[in-house]
Amino acid sequence: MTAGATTPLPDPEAPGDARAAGPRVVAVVPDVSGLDREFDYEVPERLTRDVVMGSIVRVPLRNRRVRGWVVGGPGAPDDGRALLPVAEVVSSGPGAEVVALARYGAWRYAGRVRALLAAASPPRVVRALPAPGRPGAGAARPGGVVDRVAREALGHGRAVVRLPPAASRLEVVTAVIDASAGAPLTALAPSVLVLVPERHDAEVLCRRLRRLGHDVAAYPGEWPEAAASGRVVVGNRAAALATVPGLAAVLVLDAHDESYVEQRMPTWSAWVLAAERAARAGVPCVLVSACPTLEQLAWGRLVVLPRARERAGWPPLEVLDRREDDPRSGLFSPRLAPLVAGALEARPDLPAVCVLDRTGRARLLACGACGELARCETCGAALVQRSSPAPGSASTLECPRCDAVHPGLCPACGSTRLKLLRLGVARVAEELAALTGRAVVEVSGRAAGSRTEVPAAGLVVGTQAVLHRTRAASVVVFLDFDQELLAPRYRAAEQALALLARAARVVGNAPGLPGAPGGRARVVVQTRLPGHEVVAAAAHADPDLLGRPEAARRAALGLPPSRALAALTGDGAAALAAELRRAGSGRLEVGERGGGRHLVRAPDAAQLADALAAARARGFDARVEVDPLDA
DNA sequence: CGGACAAGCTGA
DNA sequence: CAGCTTGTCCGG
Repeated sequence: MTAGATTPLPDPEAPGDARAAGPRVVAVVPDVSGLDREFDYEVPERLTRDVVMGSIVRVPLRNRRVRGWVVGGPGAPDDGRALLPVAEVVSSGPGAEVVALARYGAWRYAGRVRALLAAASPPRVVRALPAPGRPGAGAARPGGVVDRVAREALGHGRAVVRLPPAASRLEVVTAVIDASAGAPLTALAPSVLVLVPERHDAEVLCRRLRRLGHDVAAYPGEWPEAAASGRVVVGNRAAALATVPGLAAVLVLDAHDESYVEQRMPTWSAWVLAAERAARAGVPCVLVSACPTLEQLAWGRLVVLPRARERAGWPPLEVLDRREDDPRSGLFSPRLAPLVAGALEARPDLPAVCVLDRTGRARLLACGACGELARCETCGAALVQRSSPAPGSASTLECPRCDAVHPGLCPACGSTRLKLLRLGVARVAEELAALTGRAVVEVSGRAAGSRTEVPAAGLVVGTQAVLHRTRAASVVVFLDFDQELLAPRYRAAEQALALLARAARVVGNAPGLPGAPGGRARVVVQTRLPGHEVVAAAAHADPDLLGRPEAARRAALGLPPSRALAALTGDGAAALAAELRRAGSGRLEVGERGGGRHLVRAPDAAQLADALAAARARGFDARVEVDPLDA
């Protein structure tokens, strides 16, 4: 096997090592969930050439053979016990830099290395690597203002380029590739790592870069090509852990996107790891986002486009102020129906999209006869109605907490007359159809396997998932934007602005000029908070209008980025919280939230990670979510 | 995680 | 006490 990353392991015979010359010993992390340890193995003579840092090997462990990763030289000093031999080298694995990065990630996010090593490993067995490529073999660059800004960002080393939704991200990518191509950092052909949030983004970017003549490796599918160096490596979250020798620059597009955060444990963030690896490699890391998070602004130098360019990159935002509306007008302002009808008429070739982040038909129901709320008889939670009853059949209510199914009757008096108090997308689709006299297609996140296709035209209603499945639209309407603005999460405002940026991208993709008669693509919000900073930021195309006051608030409340946060859940949460309170000696603040959830605050990420590592070493075990998105 | 082994329960 | 379940421990 000829692996690209042939970093030698620590030599047991090197001077300074007391161990006598003998068979080589390596530490292996077995690919066994629930087991977070390293074990030493002897390397048989026939494998010495192939066993390198990160190699995926097969080793004996308790009467079985398991896969594992070589993560270094011997761990504990030899206690005289005979070591078992490595049985086989299965595949090339993450290079030494990535093994180190995985270790950092496990520490930073208080999790197991195994999870990160697994994310860094090739999807299929890799026995040999292809020849290096030439990433800079591109076409002439445009040399516009975006290009200039990207180069300025590269010069800062760690920078955040604030690029409005409609601006060309491709231009940033080519500028970075171009600037990195000549950088003679190593003997290896230089590589550029580009992260994008979604699978589809990666496919599109790969295609465009290939058309421009670049050598591209689509990660993780083309893991061997990425590991061969000299390519533009394009991938999603896991690409932060791509084995990329000769790394010359790292670029993270739409860096605010939450799909960069792993939802399973450990909850590592791809931009954080990407930034860390760039720093370790001594190469620049550039984040690109229409609405960078405060953590990102605290991390790197902000680079912005000239005001007029940023202004032009956000579509018009129309605010439907609902403060004066009759509360009984429900979810639809009187101005909404004509607005949607107008958009559909002006652009019959495009969908008009309405967003409401409540699944099902109704999230809260009350009895029309006795007025009681419909609650679960078992657990007391509010019952929800998932879908409309089929004609002629009775509806059912479901308990979202205990999954019990109830008949569609008032649990208190048995009446069948139920009023829908908090509507979900299913009911809104029905009402919009009645209101506009048009067919309405409902799109929601995971409608039990059946993935509804978003139609290319017509009226569409969905949860925010619809924004990820629609390429272009004449208009995007947020029916209840206050729900986003007032969500009980400390990041709610940032998340709401990110939604507007997402919507802006969708309407910005509408073919034809935004100024076309009557068909001006735009984003619409219905709100009782028309003066909210998020609304102002999007309306004026100036994320600072949110960022400045939000940063001050976070600092005052001791929330990220001014402090580091972790959420503890699960069986051992209370015990771990108590231990942290005891060991924290004033530096840690531990509080309890509802539902057995504990929050830990530390002055910074490193102190948080150290405290969690110390507690974990003493045997405390709980689900630990570092940098939680929903706290 | 998953196998090994021990302790605990049951029925004849 | 065989035969089974349940729980705890440990892996080089």
